[in-house]
Amino acid sequence: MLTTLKQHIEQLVPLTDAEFAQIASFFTEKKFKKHQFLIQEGEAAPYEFFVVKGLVKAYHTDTDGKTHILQFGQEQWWITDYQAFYSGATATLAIDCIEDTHVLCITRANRELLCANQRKMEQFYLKKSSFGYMALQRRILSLLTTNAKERYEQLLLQYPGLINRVPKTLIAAYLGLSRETLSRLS
Amino acid sequence: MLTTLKQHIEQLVPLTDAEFAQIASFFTEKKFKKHQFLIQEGEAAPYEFFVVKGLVKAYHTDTDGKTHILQFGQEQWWITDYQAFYSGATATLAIDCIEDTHVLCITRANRELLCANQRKMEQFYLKKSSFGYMALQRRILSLLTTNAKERYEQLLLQYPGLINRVPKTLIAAYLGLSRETLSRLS
DNA sequence: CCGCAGGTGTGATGCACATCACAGTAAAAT
DNA sequence: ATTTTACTGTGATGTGCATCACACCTGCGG
Repeated sequence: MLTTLKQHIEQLVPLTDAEFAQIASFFTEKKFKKHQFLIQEGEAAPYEFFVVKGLVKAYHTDTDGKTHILQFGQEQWWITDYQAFYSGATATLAIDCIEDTHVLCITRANRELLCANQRKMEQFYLKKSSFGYMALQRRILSLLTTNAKERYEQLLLQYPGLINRVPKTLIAAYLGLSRETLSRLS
Repeated sequence: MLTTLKQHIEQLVPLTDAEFAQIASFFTEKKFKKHQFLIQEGEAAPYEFFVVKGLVKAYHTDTDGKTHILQFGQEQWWITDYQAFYSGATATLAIDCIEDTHVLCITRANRELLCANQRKMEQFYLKKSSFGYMALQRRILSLLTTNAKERYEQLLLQYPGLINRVPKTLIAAYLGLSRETLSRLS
């Protein structure tokens, strides 16, 4: 399902078929079942993943054993433990599948080669990264300024599809609430 | 003080003097006094700023009039309302000076020209943006997982210099606490 | 020299949300 | 079909932090 990737990239930079064929050659496909890990805490994170189909979560488990979700990854999202991916260190995040998931994978070395060979991809990654940065800024402001109910409502507006795909427990872990509090909101 | 910028860029990509001279030509210098605004909420944000000397804060004021600090900008930090800068929309963040501040400014059009002319700068911005993304992820995790005291201690470790330069009230606004709570921590 | 504003500490009180505990329903596993 | 495991709701209680109120101190301008 490389066409998904092509369409995704072309939202930001136009590509010829030849260019895309070259780009595609840097990726490998993998499929994971629900509950399987893409990345485990304490292990290496050699790949950045592009989610073609399915749904994953990236999370950290704190010293009390509570999990805090940093990011969901649904169709057309990029996800990995970037800290570990870029530095080569072991992961502090875990990423596992909420649904059966189909991803495209690229290693760091291949990503660098790809950017060197295809300037358009470097431009693409810069734009993606900038948008991602702004999205995280919005989330930080949301955490700083709003209470439980408002945060939940913002999430409903921003990702209306998510709520039907992920259990409320996980929504709570993303919003920084207990599941009981979330349950009492609506 | 363009040498500061050169050194800063060279931490990520090496530059010849000629290359840097070209890069420098895209920036203009400005100086601001304490309490002056680099960007005001509701106005345009035509520049990205590189702080050569001084200290600023980027913040949002909520409906109750409380301010929430998204970012401090001290020496060698880049800062603007990126949302407004990239989109051309009016700013939802304000940025003003905590100290007299000396910045280098680049417009969006110039930044794009610069990246087009100097591939190294595109690479530089991609790296910067990636690092920034990871830093924001860490801050989100910190907001999700830690209480007031731990967040404050993390801040002390991460930016030991800040505490001597900015009033505690502002530290509290950055950490998402009331000033009274922060005052009771140590 | 005095008045005033900005920054800080500290008590009293209140509230949003966490935690603990239990129950019920749905879905998956055997 | 039966057990087990997720997921969700809801009461009772606890607590971290906000809010309100006030006092003190320091630096600055008139």
